[in-house]
Amino acid sequence: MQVPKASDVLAEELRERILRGEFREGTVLPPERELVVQTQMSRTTVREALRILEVQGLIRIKTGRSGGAYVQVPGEESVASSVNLMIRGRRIRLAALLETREAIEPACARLAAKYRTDSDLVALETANVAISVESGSLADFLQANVDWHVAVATASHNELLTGFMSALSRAIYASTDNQGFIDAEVRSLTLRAHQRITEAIRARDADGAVRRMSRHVHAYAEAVLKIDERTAIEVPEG
Amino acid sequence: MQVPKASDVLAEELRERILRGEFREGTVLPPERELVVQTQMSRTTVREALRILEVQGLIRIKTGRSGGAYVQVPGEESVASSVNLMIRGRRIRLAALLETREAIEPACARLAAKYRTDSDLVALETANVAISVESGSLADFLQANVDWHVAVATASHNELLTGFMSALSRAIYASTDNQGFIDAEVRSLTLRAHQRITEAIRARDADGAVRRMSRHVHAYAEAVLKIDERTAIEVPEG
DNA sequence: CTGCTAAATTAGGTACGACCAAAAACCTGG
DNA sequence: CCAGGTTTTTGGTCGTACCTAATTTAGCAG
Repeated sequence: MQVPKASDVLAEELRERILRGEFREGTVLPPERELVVQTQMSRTTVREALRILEVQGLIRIKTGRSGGAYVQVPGEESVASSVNLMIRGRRIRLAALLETREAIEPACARLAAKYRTDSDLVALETANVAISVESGSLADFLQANVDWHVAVATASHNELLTGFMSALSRAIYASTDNQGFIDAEVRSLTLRAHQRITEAIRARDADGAVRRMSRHVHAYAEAVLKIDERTAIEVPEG
Repeated sequence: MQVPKASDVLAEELRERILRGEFREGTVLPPERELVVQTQMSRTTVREALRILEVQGLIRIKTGRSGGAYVQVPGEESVASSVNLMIRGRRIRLAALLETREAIEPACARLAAKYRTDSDLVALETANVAISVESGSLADFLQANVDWHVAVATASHNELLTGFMSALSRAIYASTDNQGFIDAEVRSLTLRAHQRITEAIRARDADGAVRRMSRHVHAYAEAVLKIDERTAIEVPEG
């Protein structure tokens, strides 16, 4: 007997209707009790279906009067969270994260050089200014670093790459935090590299942007892994 | 008053315990009724929490005796499904999908050439054989095509790239299906290109693999977009 | 008329309790 | 020892009642 779960069926139907555009972004689905009379299902089942859609990022549920299930479109956060779960669950090594970034980010730089707008440049420069603040804490530096890398991805105007890169950057941030990875020299080298890449993107120099970005992320990866190895030896069961 | 939802709290706690390794993959969480007495929450709440974890790919729920919430680790399917939701929800254009593949897949080819095993090669060749079957339908061809591309990603031995690429390949498959994209010439060109790339990967020729893959996906993208444009003009409101 | 507070209203959140359905384990007749 | 039905465990669904949040609206003071 093949009996798919009622809540899954409802969730699937609502999902299709949302993706089909029947409910536009920002509109609210009918209230739970209304869905109950429409679907002849129990409120428990209806609620489970809504929960599924919420976790998938298709709706956002608000309580109170004029609350309800607000339709939204799954975006970067959704992809980022599943990527993060995979990274944590599979215990993906820092080396693999850096390798992935080496694989993807040069391509982001190429597209950024191709499609950047003036406001993209502003975002890049703002992030660079934040990095150059020498008095900032390590966390500040890393955050500004993430912001810059995400800004590059954003400048590519490719939503898929942007979502993936922001997840990746945050994961790398989390892994390189709370360890003695970054010293003053790394910070100044990073700043210089970012500036040179930003220049290439500004000049719409696609090949230059790729080359400089490749070198930058490769050098960063090598530096981090060297330190990672050392600390791994020093603290075998950290 | 800041009252986070009870089910979210439970879900978060269980999620952390799973990711922390407290429950190993394949083990089962306590039954719902047991969690009820442990947490002092209602069964409704407990079930909602489990549903959340299920959607996030952290558990798989089976019914019946010796059923329950089996712990698993979120993998490619999880990432792929959220990427697909984003693609459908944001109505990402075929051009952007192809652009993304052009950005990522050459890097996959490089890593594949670097890390491939013999069994990876077998998978690649098996997919190529499936492609070469001339009598196959369009769906068969496209499926075999997807299999080959996924096999390249798998050979990179980078789980993140693999997950992302398989989602991307399937989305491109879905977009190029049911349209007159592929003719006999494209099929034979594709087969030749795949064989040449496979050879480079076999020879561990990283640069060659990158170059050939770049050319292949670029040519494919150009061909598809040319046809896409034409059909878009012919059928303005398809 | 203005502005603030309090009640009414609408929606989601939680709790029980009962019962259904699936699947493994168990038992019993052959 | 085996086949087939029965028991038991565990998730799935239902219905009702009640709590909580948030907005709206009504009422009251100034």
